[in-house]
Amino acid sequence: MTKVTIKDVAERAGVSTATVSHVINHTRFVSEETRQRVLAAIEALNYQPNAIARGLVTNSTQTIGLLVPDITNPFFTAVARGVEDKINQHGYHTIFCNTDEDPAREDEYLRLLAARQIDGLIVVPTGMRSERLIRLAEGNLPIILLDRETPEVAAPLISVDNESGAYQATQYLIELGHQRIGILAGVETISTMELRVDGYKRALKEAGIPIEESLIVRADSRFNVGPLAAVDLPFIRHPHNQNMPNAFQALKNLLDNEFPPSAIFVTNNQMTLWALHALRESHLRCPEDLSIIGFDDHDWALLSTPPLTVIRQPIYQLGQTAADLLMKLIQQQAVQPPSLFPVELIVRESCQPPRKNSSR
Amino acid sequence: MTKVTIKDVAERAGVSTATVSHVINHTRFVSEETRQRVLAAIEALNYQPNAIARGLVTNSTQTIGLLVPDITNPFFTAVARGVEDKINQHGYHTIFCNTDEDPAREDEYLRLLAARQIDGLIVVPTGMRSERLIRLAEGNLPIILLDRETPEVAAPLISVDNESGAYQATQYLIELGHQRIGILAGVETISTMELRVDGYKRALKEAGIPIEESLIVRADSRFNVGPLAAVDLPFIRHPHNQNMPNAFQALKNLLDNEFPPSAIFVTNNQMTLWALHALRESHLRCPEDLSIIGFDDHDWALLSTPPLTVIRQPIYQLGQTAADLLMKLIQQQAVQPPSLFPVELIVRESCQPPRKNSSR
DNA sequence: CTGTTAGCGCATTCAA
DNA sequence: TTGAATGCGCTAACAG
Repeated sequence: MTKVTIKDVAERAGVSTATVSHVINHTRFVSEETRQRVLAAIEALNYQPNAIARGLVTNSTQTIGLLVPDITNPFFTAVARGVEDKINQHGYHTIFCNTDEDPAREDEYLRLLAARQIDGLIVVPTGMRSERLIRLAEGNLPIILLDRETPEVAAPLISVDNESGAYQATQYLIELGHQRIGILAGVETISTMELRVDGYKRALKEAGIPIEESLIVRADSRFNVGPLAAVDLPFIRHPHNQNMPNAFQALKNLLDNEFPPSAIFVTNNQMTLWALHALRESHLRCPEDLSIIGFDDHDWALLSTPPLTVIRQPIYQLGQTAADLLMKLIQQQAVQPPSLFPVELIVRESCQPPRKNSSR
Repeated sequence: MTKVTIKDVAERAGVSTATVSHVINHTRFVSEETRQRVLAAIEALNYQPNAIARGLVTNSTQTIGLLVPDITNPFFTAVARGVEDKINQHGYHTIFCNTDEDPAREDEYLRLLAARQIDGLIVVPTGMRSERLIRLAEGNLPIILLDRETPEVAAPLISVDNESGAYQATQYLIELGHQRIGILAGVETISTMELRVDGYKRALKEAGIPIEESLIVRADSRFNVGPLAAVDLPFIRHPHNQNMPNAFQALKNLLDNEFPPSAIFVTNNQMTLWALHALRESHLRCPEDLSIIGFDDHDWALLSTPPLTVIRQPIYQLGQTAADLLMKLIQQQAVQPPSLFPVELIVRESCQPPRKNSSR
């Protein structure tokens, strides 16, 4: 299959390459007669324009980069699907990259994507200051920050109202009568996680419940941490915090607390999975022994034991909106600074009022 | 940020662009002294080679295409992660596309990817004959078929031993004492699904159990079919079979059978989720009223009610192997025709012997 | 209404 | 040990 070029088409149609280019791109008027000749030649030779060559001259690749921590995490999967669906409607393509929350990987990917002349970038940053990302933004590469912020990068953020979601979750537990409420949080560099801690604290404060540091537990919030049950993904230690426990260990520690909580707010979907495992292994029951409310819903949350009460985020819509906004930036259209998406409390069966004899 | 090119570097270093190119690519000897000058210039100007321009002349883009039905299906997500991890080790990038099992979308993506001069393609085909895919393969584009076959495309297939997996699943149910065993299968154009039906039939035959067509139920096996519980994905009808019921309806129909089965083999993860929902809505219990065995494991399968007995596939490894093989094809290395990966029966709690009074 | 020409940024052949 | 020159396939002035 020897490549057929615009030149071949031009020769066969007896016109110049310029004319062929123009009928393809509808970029100047061509008489109907020659237009048909060109079209016939294209058809006959089965000509496909070379997008790379075009990109070199138009200085655009119709390609965007999508940087996420781990596509395997259902949250980022749905986001990716939203991005791809929307970006595809504009004839663009998406290159996806997994950073595993590793600044070094993030940096390397950014370098490669820039070399590839992507037209835009949607990134869930690791949260560590990235010189390269800052420079890229300053260099006017269209960028959308997704889910999280990152230092010194001036780009629109598409995210959910995390603080409010956490506040709602915590308040719900308080309304049920809980006084000792724990929180399973992620690493401090992830802005989303910090906002969720903030919301948690605000709810407690408003209810006049003292904030107890021993009930605020940190864990590695990533999806592929530790030996999972069902998927043979590789185990990857946290890049900039090797000692960060996974949610399984973290929750076990919390339950070993002298005065363990009667309820816990878990700040992402994967940690919720792990927490449920930890509970089961401790022969404790949910919600009888411990109420659990998770952040981020999941198809299987309805079928787990017990069905999970969660804060649901409009994930797919997040991805679509990010892509929409990015396209506008690319096309140099004016964009409104985006507002935060609302979240929703989905009450199922993993929370109930605390026992009277509170120390189990 | 005005682009700095190889020319700028050459000028600053006082050499020709050829020399700069050669120090970058280590493609001919350059004296240490000038090499250092060039390197210094690159550093000073913060020069990044333009991969598009390079691609135009080397006729390679270091990019592959990945076509899957729906990245949102955890099976394809893990595969995608495997592909990306491996492909990235070779400095390649992955463009991902969702076909939704739609031949038209598949065709359009293939066209665009070809125009983009991808160096290789990993595709989970819809199964409908694709003229374009056939021509691409004939045109010596390196292609790997993933999970499924497709007519007339001569390309290595990376897949699991589906027939054997289905056989094992069915045999397990038979050993438990089941005689009326149903199967929830997908559309007939998907080769994987047909192999699973084959394995199911073989197990029955060997056990001397007659095959009953009314127990073989077809459903739309896709992930984003119908209004899901947790994720706001759009509802998409089956492209070439608008009337195909989803697993929820299909299972309900099966349970309405005059002599319903005492056990059922569900042929993919998403249909298992739906089946569980259908059961719950019918106020039937698993495994007391109906034993269920699923194909493909899932992180949440362990936590569902009941914990699911499944056939587990090495998904991540599938993706990695496909990428490995594709790289070899791209590099024109010799490749062995791949063999099928074995699957594994994971016994949990969703199956038990049938009741004595078999008609509930 | 259409053709000629000059690059886009780079790798590479041929000379030196 | 290095440069000059050519062209990858295409678009976009500029001419006519």
